[in-house]
Amino acid sequence: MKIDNLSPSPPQSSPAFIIAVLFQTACKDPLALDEKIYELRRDKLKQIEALGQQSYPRQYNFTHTIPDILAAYSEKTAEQLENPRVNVRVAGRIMAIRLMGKAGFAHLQQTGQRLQIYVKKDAVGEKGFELYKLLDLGDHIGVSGYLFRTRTGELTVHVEEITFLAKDLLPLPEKWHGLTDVELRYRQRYVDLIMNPEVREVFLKRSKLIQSFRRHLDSHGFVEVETPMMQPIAGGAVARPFITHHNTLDMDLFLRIAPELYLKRLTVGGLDRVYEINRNFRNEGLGWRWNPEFTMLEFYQAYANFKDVMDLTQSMIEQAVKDVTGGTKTKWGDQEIDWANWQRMTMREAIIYFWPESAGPKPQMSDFASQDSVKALVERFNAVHAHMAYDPNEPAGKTIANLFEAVAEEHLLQPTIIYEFPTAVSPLSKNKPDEPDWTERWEIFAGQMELANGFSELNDPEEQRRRFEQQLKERERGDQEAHQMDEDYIRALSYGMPPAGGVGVGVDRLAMLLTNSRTIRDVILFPLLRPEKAPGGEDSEGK
RNA sequence: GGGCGCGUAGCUCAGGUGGUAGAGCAAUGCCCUUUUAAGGCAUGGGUCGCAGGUUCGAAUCCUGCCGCGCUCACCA
Repeated sequence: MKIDNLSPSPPQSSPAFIIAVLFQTACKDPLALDEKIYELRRDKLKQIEALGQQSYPRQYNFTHTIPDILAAYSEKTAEQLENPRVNVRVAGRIMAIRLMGKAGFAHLQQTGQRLQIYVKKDAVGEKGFELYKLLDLGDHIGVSGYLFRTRTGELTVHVEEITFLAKDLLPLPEKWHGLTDVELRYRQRYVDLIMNPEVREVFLKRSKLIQSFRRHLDSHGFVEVETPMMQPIAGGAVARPFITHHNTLDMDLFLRIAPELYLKRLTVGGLDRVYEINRNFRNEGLGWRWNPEFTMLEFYQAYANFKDVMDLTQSMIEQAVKDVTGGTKTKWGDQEIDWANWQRMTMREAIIYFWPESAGPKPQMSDFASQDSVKALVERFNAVHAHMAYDPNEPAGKTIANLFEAVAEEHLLQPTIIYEFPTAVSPLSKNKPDEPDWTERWEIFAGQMELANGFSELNDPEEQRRRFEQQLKERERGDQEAHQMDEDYIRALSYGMPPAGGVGVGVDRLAMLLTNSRTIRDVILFPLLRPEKAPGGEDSEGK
């Protein structure tokens, strides 16, 4: 950092200045934080150095992790631990500490697990015990010693040497209630992870889920790729994009709303089986199922149709549920989802099946055929139900898709594949040979959420151009989410794309279902929040 | 964006129909060599989210703003 050396050098190295700067970044309200704790702990750090310890050492050679020790010795009796003695060197963060005169206990936490240590002055010596007394909750230490069982039977390290590893200068949340403030948990996820072991579990499961997907696709001959996150045209989905700007090229770019069109360009290029697991960005509302950036798995398989990739996706999810949870059933609030029991029905069948009795006789297949009969269905439904948005100028297919969401989505708790979507809402899907208004497209629903979306990929460049032109008309009609024209994509298709099935899977939403998380923010480490208020006023610098 | 709710010590929370704040944990000092939400004694810590207003007096009542949560609308 360059500072203006003409001005009288401000006391930038003074403790007060450093504290003020640190607090600005670390705390919700810098002025309210107990500065004394911070300063006291800095003093303790100096005293620790004076004892001959490094304040921020570079490594610690351990013989065991805490999980290692718990796994290997939890079942051993006191006698077994004494003969022969088990020597260990182990590191962790202090999560509880109890001093009793000339001896004391502490609990070290590592990898989400805890192990007790016993520090006796006779065993660690004068200096070692001085160090113990200078330790605070949250500090990192390493200890060497041997395992034993206390009077109450707890597996414990009898410490012979303590090595200081790093200081926690800010106080951890209360040990009993932990950190519960939702905002703080998201903003300071690092503290959340220290304090709440179940949070750690959620993200470990999320990681297993993605591993399982990768393993499944890799074993089926798929190649993982990365395609642009910044795109000149935001295509491949129906959504509003974020805009950003490249300075040197002086051009606006969109953060991608989907990787779809790039992945399909790759199938043109001969990557017959490709997938990507990465973020998409959609500039839309937030809610329990929506975060502006979310993680999507997309894959494409040449020579396969929508049915083939439907089967592959179902088996991939079934396998993932087993890999993540060890079983086939997961809790969803007070309900249970059975991942071994899937239903399949067409969108039209679903509307008929879930049609509310109060809305009169169930629709007939013929009711979906014309704009007028669809309109009549909407009117019957809206007469008895929460009002469903309806624009008489929109294509009938779009109305039917909306009607499906209004009628059926809330009933789709168990894994269900809905197939045959209207062409009007599926600009990238092949249509049914016998019913051009309908496409070979499906979506998977579970827990009242859309989880995945797949179809037979439209690979006829001229038909694709007509679909884009249709979308442009929707755009002119005021639909800001309608797809844009993408000439290069059409050019790619003009070189010949093999027939292919493609799929997108919402990773966050599946992670929600597998961890019983009722909001998407609980499966995203750092969900989007408004920025913290700029701390303090002019006098927030050292005073 | 609309509706509802919340914001008090580092953390978890009381209090409140107006008289300028409490507990537990955490912190500091002392005692305690097998404790475990260790214990005992003592101590420090807060512009009660921010800004206005009403009032002799506001953490409390009113208005606006900020942040968060739930919910509805739009969206995966």
